[in-house]
Amino acid sequence: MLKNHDYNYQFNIDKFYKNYLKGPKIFNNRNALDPSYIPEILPHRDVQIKDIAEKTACALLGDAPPSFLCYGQTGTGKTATIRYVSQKLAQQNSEIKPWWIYINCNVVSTPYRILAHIYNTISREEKIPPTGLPKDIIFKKLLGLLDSKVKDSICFLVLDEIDILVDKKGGNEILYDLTRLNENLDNCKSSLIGISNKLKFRNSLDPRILSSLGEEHIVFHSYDASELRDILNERARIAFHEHVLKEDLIPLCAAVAAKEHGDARKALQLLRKAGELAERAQSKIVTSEYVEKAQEEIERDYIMEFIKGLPLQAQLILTSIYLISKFNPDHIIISGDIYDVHSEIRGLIPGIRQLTKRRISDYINELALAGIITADVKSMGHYGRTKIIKFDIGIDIIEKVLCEIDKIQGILNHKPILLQTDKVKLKNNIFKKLI
DNA sequence: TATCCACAGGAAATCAGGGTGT
DNA sequence: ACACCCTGATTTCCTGTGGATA
Repeated sequence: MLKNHDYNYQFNIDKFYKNYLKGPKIFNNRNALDPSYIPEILPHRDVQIKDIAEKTACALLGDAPPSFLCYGQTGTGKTATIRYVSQKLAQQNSEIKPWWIYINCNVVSTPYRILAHIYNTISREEKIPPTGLPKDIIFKKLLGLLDSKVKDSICFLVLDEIDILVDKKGGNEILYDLTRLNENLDNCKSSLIGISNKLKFRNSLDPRILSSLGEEHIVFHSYDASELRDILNERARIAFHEHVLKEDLIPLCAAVAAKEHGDARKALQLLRKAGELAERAQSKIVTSEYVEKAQEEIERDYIMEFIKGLPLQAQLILTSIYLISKFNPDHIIISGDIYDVHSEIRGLIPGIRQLTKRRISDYINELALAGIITADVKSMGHYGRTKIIKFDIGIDIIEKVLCEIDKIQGILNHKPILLQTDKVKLKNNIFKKLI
């Protein structure tokens, strides 16, 4: 490993680039493995393409297409299929060119911002500020804009990850307004397309919205291994040079992804990462060992990025769990312990507020949802009901990430004092017997 | 078998920080 | 300057609960 202060050896960057250019070429066009890439052929999605094409075709004649929903787990090609159809629709020889507005409700996450996003996408000149105005004003402005700018045409509103929006407050209201847009429009028509990966989310949907949106829906089933193979073959043809992939490689990637509920995005990511690792190693071909390495690296990258992106308070919660398992490896960690240790270490960092137990409980759930820890609710009888917390991944990875966070580095060797009392130790011994 | 612990987790309120038009 | 808007993070208030213990 290179160290910053080792001046006897310096990385020769010129030589590196020269070798890189001379070395074996793996990729022909690596963009083809991108999740956003829309291929000419979408294998195993004929039924859905036909369905969507039929629903949306009347837009070419100026009629309002029905609103509908698309269901399917992540990586089943929902977004890609919609984009594919929209592209084809735009290529048709028709007077009417529909507008397509994509909104990822995970990114554009509040009612206000959704309205503003739609407005700003259509309007070139006047933009709506990111905050400050009342919602109903924006809504009226949007209606005016649609009538003038999208005149005599159709506006498709695609709401990706719509389930996230519905769970938020005000989410149902904005959806209701959007489904009823047509009633308030004079010169143009609109159609709402919702994309969700949870079937259940219909339960939390306002029945009025369901009636205008949910009656029509298209299901995207998960891909099986052989279908994933077809997808990968199709993309690999474009992405890689000839003969760089070992013949068992694509079946391997497909099999791995098939286990993860047939997620095509994962399969593509895996293939790409394997290719990149082979490229970095200056290998002429991509072999299965690169797939294995890629799998590990993807997993680790994901966790590290996730933790780095967490708010500082959540990182401190994680640090609390880390410190307990580091200094008291056989201690059974419960919510109360985390609260105590958090209170202790947050005092070591200036400007960090004390949190309530309620808030900490939510942070613990978030970490559990991300797969970093497990937090199982268990009743300890007379000792109350609480969560039992354990790390779900190697503590070395946690340590590595926490070391990279400026404000936390300094406290990683702080031994929690609160857990040293006999009272706590005694109680914990009883817990051990109860589990 | 009633009790009671130490929380879980839902709903609503509050606060601070970004903004608006008048 | 003022009244008001939207958002995200957090607090406040609250009701619910599994099962060891008395």
